[in-house]
Amino acid sequence: MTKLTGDLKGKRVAMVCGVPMDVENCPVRDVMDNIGGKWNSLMILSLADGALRFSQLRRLIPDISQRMLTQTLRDLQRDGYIHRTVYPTQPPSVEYALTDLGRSLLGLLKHFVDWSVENHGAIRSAREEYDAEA
Amino acid sequence: MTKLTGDLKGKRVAMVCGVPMDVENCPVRDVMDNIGGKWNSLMILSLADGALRFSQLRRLIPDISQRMLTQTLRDLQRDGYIHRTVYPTQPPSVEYALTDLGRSLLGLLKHFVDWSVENHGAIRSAREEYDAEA
DNA sequence: GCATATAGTCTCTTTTTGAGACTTGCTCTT
DNA sequence: AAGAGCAAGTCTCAAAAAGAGACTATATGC
Repeated sequence: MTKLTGDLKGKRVAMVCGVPMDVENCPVRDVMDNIGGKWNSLMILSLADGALRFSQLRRLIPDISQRMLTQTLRDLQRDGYIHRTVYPTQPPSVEYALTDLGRSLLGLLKHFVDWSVENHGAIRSAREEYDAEA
Repeated sequence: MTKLTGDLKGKRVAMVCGVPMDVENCPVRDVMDNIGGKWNSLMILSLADGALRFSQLRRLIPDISQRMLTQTLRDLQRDGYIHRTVYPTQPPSVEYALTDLGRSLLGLLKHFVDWSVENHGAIRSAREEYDAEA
């Protein structure tokens, strides 16, 4: 199903599931680097039900620092997963909402959530077993 | 489809897609923390076609440091995604292979790979547009 | 007039990650 | 027989990322 080496721009390069794993030009890595961060996918899941403001997100995810909340939102906005709208109230309020791309990713993430819930037990046992040997 | 607050052990807690987001006891976070790392999912994808040895993995993923390769393999082993077998050759060779749990996760990751390839263009454009405004 | 709220930024400390030298015993080359 | 290379890591030090939390400015409620 997958070959381990392939040819990309004349360079011999590893293939994973049919996709070249070239360090510089790998879509999977490019995407993964941005949604694989500690908070990024959690943020997208948090916006699943509709737009939220900065402070609402902060309350929803109590253990994120303001610094990381800002940065995560910026990153997701840059990659087109969320949209930022400023309302000219006093003080101004800012709303974050998923874009179409973000909702598309959300679909994937939901499968991931289901999988996690289903397999959490197995993972915990594996971990205990491993730790017991040390 | 999802409520934003729920009740878990008497504590009011955020819900995401029907799953409590309680910081201490959240399966999704627990799983995500371990496969969301920089190298973890790449490692599982690399083992998709069969077992590989330490040095083979190092060559397959040229930009991982030995230190992180060791650590990533340990983490994945601890959580039960991969299995480590030592062959008593001289020098001993060590083989890493996916477990059933690992193969199950691989199924999810493949969807992720497909999604990445499909949407990579959109993400790149979003990024360019964002950067142009600065 | 005091506390609270808005959306952040700034600085400082701690944690993670990366680069790469080093280990030990064996085989292959010259 | 000397030197190089490989196996699977560990160890140390430097660089990058993340976390904690003080601080900004304006405005409203009490």
